[in-house]
Amino acid sequence: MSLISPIPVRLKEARTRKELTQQQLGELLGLEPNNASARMNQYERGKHTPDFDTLKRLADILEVPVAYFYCEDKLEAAIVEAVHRLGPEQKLALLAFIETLKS
Amino acid sequence: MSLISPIPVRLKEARTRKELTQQQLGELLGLEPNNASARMNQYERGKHTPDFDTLKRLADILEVPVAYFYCEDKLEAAIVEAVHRLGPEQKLALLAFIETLKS
DNA sequence: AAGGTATACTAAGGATTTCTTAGTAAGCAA
DNA sequence: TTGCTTACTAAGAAATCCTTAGTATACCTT
Repeated sequence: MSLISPIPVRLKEARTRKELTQQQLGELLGLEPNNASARMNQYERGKHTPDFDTLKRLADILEVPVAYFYCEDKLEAAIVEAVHRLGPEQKLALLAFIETLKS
Repeated sequence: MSLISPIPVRLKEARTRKELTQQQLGELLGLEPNNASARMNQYERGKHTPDFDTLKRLADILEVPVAYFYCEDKLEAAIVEAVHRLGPEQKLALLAFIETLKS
């Protein structure tokens, strides 16, 4: 991996917002208390990448969509997070609004 | 991995829209012509998961953001894609609009 | 200062996953 | 049928992650 993923930055952002330690988040994930801290730290430092299953459970605990972890810019991350809390009709309204912005 | 990721569905969606074969997309990625088809098929069938570097290059070729591959619902995928084409001021305007939708 | 605790972080090898190789299968056109 | 295209797959080699066993730093408390 020559390019680094946005996961480390987004993960730290969402974890600290919830005021959780790496150890605590790892245990909420269901990791062994023995290695919860080590694994979470490896993810947050970009040493290793969590698989989709792990990412999905992290997203649920941190109340963000999985796509949030892959947003490369902060503004886009904020939008993806906000969109995720909308219902289907609101999402349709949003798509219509974006069309008006394009011109 | 017990839960399957949205990557296979999103990848096929974006590839067919560009009217590319798995072989062609693999070669555009810079894979060896020998195994371009095999690897792209493994990604698209969910047999294996591409790393971030690969996902980023795929995103650039297919003109979608990396986050698009992780959108679990079609409407969210469409929004993420549309948002990616906006400039910074437009993104700010969009965030403001989402605030008005919440009530 | 010394000892204890909390949090973040890391090396290294065993465990697991991906990538490469070498193909098969299905559809279609000549 | 034959040839060509596209999609797809098994299996071993190669790369990555997970577990273990710690270290480092900061901050209390005595």
